[in-house]
Amino acid sequence: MAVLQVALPAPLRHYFDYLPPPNCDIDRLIPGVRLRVPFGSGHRVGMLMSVTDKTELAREQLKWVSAVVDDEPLLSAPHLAFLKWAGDYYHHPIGETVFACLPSLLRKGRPARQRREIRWRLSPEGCHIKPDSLRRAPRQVGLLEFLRQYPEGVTRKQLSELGWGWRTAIRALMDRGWVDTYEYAGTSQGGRGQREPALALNVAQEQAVSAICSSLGTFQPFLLDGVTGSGKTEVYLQVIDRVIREGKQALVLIPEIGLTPQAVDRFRRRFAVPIAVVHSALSDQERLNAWLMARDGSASIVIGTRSAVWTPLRYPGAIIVDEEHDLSYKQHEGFRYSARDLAVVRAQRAKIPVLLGTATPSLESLYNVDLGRYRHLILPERAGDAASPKIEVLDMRRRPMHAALSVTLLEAIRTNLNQGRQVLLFLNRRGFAPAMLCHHCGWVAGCKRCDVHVTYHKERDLLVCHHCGADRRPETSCPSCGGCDLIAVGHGTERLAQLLEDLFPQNRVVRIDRDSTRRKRAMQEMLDTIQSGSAGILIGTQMLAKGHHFPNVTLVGVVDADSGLFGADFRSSERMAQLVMQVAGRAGRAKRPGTVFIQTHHPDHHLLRSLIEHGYGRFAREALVERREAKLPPYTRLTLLRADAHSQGATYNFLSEARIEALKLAKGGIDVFGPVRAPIERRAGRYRGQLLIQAHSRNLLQRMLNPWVHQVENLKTARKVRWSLDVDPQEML
DNA sequence: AGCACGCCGACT
DNA sequence: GTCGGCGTGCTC
Repeated sequence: MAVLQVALPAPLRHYFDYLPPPNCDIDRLIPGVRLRVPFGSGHRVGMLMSVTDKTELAREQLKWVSAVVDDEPLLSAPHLAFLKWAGDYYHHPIGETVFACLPSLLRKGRPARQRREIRWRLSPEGCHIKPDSLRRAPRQVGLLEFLRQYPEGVTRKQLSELGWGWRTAIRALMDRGWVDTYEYAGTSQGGRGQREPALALNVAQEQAVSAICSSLGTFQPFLLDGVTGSGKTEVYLQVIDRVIREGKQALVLIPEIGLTPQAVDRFRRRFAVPIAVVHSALSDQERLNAWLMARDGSASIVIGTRSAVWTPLRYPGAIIVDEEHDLSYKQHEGFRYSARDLAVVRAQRAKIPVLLGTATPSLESLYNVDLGRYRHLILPERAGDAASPKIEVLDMRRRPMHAALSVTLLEAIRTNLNQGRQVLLFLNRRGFAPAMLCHHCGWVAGCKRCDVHVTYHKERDLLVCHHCGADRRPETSCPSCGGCDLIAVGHGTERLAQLLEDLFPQNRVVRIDRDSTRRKRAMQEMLDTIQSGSAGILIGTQMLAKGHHFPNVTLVGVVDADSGLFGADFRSSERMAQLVMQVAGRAGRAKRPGTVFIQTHHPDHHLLRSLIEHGYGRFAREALVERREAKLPPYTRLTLLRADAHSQGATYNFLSEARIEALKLAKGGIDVFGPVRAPIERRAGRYRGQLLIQAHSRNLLQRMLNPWVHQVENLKTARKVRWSLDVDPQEML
């Protein structure tokens, strides 16, 4: 008698057993087919994981499967095994793990078939219509403007997101012949047009490409270590070229902000093969189409962000992870997986090479090089290309300051502007001022639901909490003493922009942060403004540090490096170093190497010194020594049990009980720390705390976590909190 | 996660 | 007298 073990989309860490439907051909019940099953009071779509003949339950407790959804397995046995491995490693419920891999249409039980979608686009005549000829039909004008932004057309979903009655307007435009519909061919954009040729490689690139290509067909991770401009992308492209020629597929992962159309265009211009691009703007059907093209092997290249690591591949050939150090590869809520780490595991299981590229390797990856697990491929900067910028530390102690800027930096800005060059200032703090306080009694405006100060945003005249998003009009008088002298303290990007506009009124200032780029095309417009040279000063947060290159920038200022040196997280110095190198990489070109000024109150900090005097490699070596002495990753493995609840007591009780269970299981080589309050204890009205498990080895940790998670989920106190396990946490906050 | 069942406040 | 608040418990 067959028992079917089914993974269901629920936060439950086990399979559910079902009986095959009556009169069912047992040969169809292959793991990887979806099943519709009765569950609780309703029905759900689940994934058949395995077929056995025993169950822990009494036979009469089992229900019958209502329907077998797929004729053929949706997922191959190796891919199912990979998902199972990932669920076990991250201790995430198996059903949610399996369903994380499926596009939403498949999760709902829809057939695994490609469908071409109808799209609306401007007809050739429509492209030349002047909006003023339609003055009496504002909606039609709006639609024309909207469609003009999307040469590949827009979907029904995009139109309905406009939020107004688009049907009438589009019908009118179609009647005039300015808009037509067509069947969008999915994400496949291969085939036509002139292809760009491969570039000539220098010696280091040549060696890298041949090392990687000679390991095709075997598992081998490579750390491709090269600064911006050293030609990493060309190495990727030539490896991919080889993979495609062998009839295999390449999976390319890029960080969240790196997935710009420009980045993908480079692939499209180079290869006449179908490319599946997985990004957040896809419609459900497009996402399914891309997924199927990858699974069936008809897409030779699959490009996407973090979640693309789950895409099934019929003919896996190589995996590339660009900017492997980037934090966006780790999911920070729910299923907390690391796409970079999973890419390595996938490559190992598929026996293919995996290429981790970066100018600033994570300490984890460098450690793996030391252990001999990864091969280190170094691309030196090319002779004759951009000389590396000069980095200088500006000691802010006892120096004359003008607001957030030292006079030295201000003078450098003035000089550069006078020479017609651009200046980039980096400040990782948006808003006008990070605090609003009472000059009379010292009261500080805080968030009502979080333990943090709120940030003053002058443009919107709002106090905004950057942790929960709550905002409110600023108080007009002090709620504590009634005084009327409330002052904005400190500097955010908004204030810095205003300051520089006042100091250099003849120069245009462009500010790029989450607030100024909220509007859909704002980011691109601002980047265009910068490239055109009409703005002299660029101010930005993290957003500006990645992906873009500004050849006319000859001066970069890191306004405040101290938060990176003394952050609450043990990784903050690593992040600071990566960021400094990234911002430095934004500037200069051949004849005009840039200068980078780093403002700090701790110019003698040894990690900062080694970074500036000897470069990232030396910094990383010293940081690794510190990690080893402090018994921190990568020398040990961490897992964080996070919990939050409406009351502090509930959080603490749960974590304390979890600690007792952990101590019962913790043998030598495992330490349990906590419970401790999260650095920002109250967030969005919930009290957060955590328990840290530190282990000398992954095997030790894994053996302890399995029974522990089981104990933890059965604690009565667990029902009063929201909890999650973070295996290999990247941020401790 | 959903979704039921289960006991206590403001309304047709 | 009911509708409904979300606390507790279960789903093969």
